[in-house]
Formats: sequence, C-alpha cells, structure tokens
Amino acid sequence: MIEQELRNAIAQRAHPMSVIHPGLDLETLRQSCADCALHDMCLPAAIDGEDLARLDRVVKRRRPLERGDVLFREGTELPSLFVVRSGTLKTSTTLPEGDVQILGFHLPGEIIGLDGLSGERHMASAEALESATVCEVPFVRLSEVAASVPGLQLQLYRVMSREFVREQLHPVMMGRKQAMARLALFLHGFAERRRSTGLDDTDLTLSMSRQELANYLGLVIETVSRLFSRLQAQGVLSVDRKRVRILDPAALDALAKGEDDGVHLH
Amino acid sequence: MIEQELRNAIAQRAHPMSVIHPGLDLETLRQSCADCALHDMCLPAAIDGEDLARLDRVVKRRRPLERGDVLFREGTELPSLFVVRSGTLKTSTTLPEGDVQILGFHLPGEIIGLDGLSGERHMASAEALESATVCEVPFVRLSEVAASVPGLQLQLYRVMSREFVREQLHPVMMGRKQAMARLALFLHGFAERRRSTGLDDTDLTLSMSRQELANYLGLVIETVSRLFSRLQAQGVLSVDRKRVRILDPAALDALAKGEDDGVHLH
DNA sequence: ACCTGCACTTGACCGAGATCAACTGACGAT
DNA sequence: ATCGTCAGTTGATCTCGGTCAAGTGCAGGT
Repeated sequence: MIEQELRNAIAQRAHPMSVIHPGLDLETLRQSCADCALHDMCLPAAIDGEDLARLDRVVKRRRPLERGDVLFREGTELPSLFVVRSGTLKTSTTLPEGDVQILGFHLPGEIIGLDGLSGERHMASAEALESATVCEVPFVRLSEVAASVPGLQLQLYRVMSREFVREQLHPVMMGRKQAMARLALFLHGFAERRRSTGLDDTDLTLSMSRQELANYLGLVIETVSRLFSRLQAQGVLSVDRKRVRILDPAALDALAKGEDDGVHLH
Repeated sequence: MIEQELRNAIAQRAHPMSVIHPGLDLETLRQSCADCALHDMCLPAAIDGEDLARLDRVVKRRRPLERGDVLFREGTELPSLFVVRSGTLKTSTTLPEGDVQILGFHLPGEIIGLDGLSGERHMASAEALESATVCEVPFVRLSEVAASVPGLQLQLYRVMSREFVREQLHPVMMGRKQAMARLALFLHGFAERRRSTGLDDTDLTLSMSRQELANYLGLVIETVSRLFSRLQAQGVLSVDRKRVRILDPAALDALAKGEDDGVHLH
C-alpha cells in the first residue's frame, strides 16, 4: 500500500535523527503537496488537478527549524498557517497578568496559526522544541485561493472547526480533572496523535521540559515529577528523562478517565 | 446619534420585561440586517448594498425563545450560526465521561454555533436561560454567499478567530486561577460584554443558576456561594439572588488578576 | 395560611496539590 | 578530573477548595 509507505517515510523524517542529514530535508523542501505524506489530513484533502496546483503555488516550504527557533511571535502581522511536517513545536501566549501560558504542543500533520486568521495578527507565539520542518501558507493568499475552490473552502472550515473543538474541550477537561487524570490524558492523547500519523504510540519522546509540561497542564513541576514517579512505580510507564514508554495502555486510559489509580488513601 | 439610539433600543429588548409585549418581538422579526442594532459587530459589518441584501436573504429571524428552550442539541446535523439578539443563552457539551460541561454564556451580539462549522454537526447544545431572540444563519447557505462576497468572507474569518481566541483563553485562565479570581474574572468579563452592547455594566442580572455558574467556572456550588458572600461582605458587590450590583469595579479587577483580596491568612 | 420542594447559604472537616527546601544526577566549561 | 549549573526528584508542611451535612428562605400548590 503506497499510502503506508509514505507514512513510514514521514515517520522517518519526523525522527530527530533524520534532520542530521540535510540532504533529506532539501528533498523535503522540493516536495509538492501532491506527494506529501500528510496529504489526506492537511488542507489539500479532496482537492486535485489544477486546484491542487494553485494551492501548491501559495505554499512556502520553509527551511528546517532548530530547537528554540521562533516560527512566529505574538503580535506578528500578516499571519500564516503552518503545517508541522516533522518535529515538535509549542504555542504559547502571554496572559494579561504577564505570565506565559503554553497552549499546546504540535506534532507532524497538525496545523498551527489559526489564532491569526482574523487576518490581523497572531495571538500566540510558536517555537520549535526540537529540530522541525513546517510548511507555511500565508493566510491572505490562502483565502484568495479558497474563495474559488469550494473543496478547499470546506476543508479549511473543517480543519478550523476540528481545532476549534479540540482547543476548546481540552483545557476545560484539564481544569476539572485531578492532576493524575490530566497527565494520563495528555500522554494518552500524545500517543494517539502519534499513531494517527503512523508513528510508534508506545515509545514516546517528550521533547518539552517538565516545566513546559507542567505549565501546559496547569500544575507545578514538582507535581508532574511525582506523577511520573508514581506511574513508573505502578508499572504503567517506564520513564527515563524525556523518553517515556507506555507499558500498560489500558491502565493509562483508566487513569485518564479519572478512575481508580490503585492508591487508596482513606 | 442614531447609533446610540439603536443601542438603547436593543438594550430595552434585551431586558426580561420586554418580551412580555409580543408586539415588540414581531417588529424585531421583520427587521433586516441593515436596521439591526448589532450590525457593526455582526456578520454584515463592512458590507452594504446588494451584497447585504443577499446575506439578508439567507438569515432567518426566529421566533422568541423561552427559558429552557433548546436552540440546537449536540449531534444536530445541518448546523447553523446563531446571533443572539436579546436574552441570554448557554452552550454546553457532554464530556466523554458523561457529565455535562457548560462552555459559555452568550449575551446579545454574540455568535454561537461555530462549533458546527465543519458542516457536519454541532458539538455543543445551546439553550435559552431566559426569554431570548436569535437570528439563524444556515451554515451551508452562508458559505455560498461568503464565497462570492470577499468582505463577508473576511468578516466570517474575523468573527471565528475572535471566538476562537476568546474560547481558548478563557478556560485556560480558569484552570490556573484561584477560585476568587475565576469568579471575579467572569463578573468583569460579563460586565464588559454588557457595556460593549450599550447595556448597564454595573447592574447585572445573572440569568444562570449558581449550579450552572459553578459548572462553568469549574467549582462546586458551595464555593461560588461563599465567594459571593465574601464579595458582598468586602463591599465589592451587592448580591440579591440573581441580581448583582458591582459597587467597586477596581477591587473586582484586582481580584480578577489574582491579587490580594484583603483576607490575609498567614 | 401551611406544607413541600428546590435553590441557595453556612459550617465543619479533610485531602489533593502548592509551596518551601534539600538533594541528585547529567552535561558543559575550565 | 573537578566544578558549576540547571533540570529533575523527593520530602515536609500548609492551604484552598471539595465533601458532607445542616440550616434558610422564596415560590408554587392545595
């Protein structure tokens, strides 16, 4: 199955090791939307022929990012959408009180920059957590093309809606859940998102720091650390720095639902 | 200033008393987008002439809703956007674990139903908290018109983005803040949203129950009750059932920022 | 006027998670 | 190799908000 092969290809590209070979990335840069392994989850889904070529023309293939590189910063004008092709990025915003809130971590195949689609400016910043590659789609040019390609128009709405719902539900659930359920939910979702792009869903590399993860989950770093220790002690995970292996997915799911974690305190 | 007069008109319409006179609402039903007091914050902003007339043709003016009436339910197909013209509505969704989460309360001038813009089905339910009127815009027809009216297209993106950012930030802040800051933030935002449509921003009628408010804020009902009592004791609010008067807006803002609330415990 | 019911308030207690603080271990520079 | 730094872990204590329980007061029905 050719689609599966493409998925394997992107899986390799997404691996941190791959960016060591610049040749691979140059090849990526030349690639068109038609050949992209992410094709069916990205904007060009259900588009082909001349319409696809028109979309392809407004997509900029950007050069690889290194850890710490900023894709865009809050307040940036002329916003663009970005599609993560490999690596991991984080988006964050500055709350009115001045402290930074991490809004999400973004894996290959995911779209970031929707916060700027009012056409004015980005409300969030995006930064690479490791070596990464992205496609850029300037929003004004995208909406021009979309206006005359109904399929793209629809897919754009669909993608926006998908993100809209995801971004809306996640923090709400986070706010109500116990600390353990939040972490389990995050790990579960992380694994699932990897699986959906054909990556290994049991052997995870958390490219964000404990601090960043804690911030995202609305917890303090000490709590996150304790939770990882507990999950390892219970045999649910094996944790070594950023490398996390899921040993008991069923137990993780149960914890994510806020069920019994085997530690009774009363 | 004619615009101010229109704002006063909508202010009266939004008042619970007004719906007792059906004549007023029938008049509302006949109104076109061009005459609407909400014109400049709604979809037709920056559109006029023939384009506005085309938009007007796809807008259904719905009959008044009573408390408890459901505008749409999760899973509904053929989703529409709705603009609140008077009254208050709530949107809610059912979390995977089965319990209901209130996503927001919606005042005149606000748009709900964006969760369904993938064109498939609504992810949330919307229900009137008191007598209310809304305009309905079937999403498929809106996107047809938008495709050929660049100004509407842009405004649609802008509105979606506005909601996107608002819905994204609020729950995140809620998840991190102390209980008092959450309530203060809610009251502050509520007052501000009323002011933006020309309504009184110190004399609030919270049409949702304590239970609904607690659910929205991620707190239990007892905590919300205690917070109201404390705010009244501190002279920040005067609270009488659903009627809340803001006596000290500055203190409320300070509390919303998570600052000292005058009660030292150490 | 008197129940009855429901929304809300108030109080007593307790536990999950924050805070403060000390410790460990990986990694880079000298 | 040794030090310094910084990320992460672990422990002790405190506190905010949840839980459980009792009390209050408005509203609708007979």
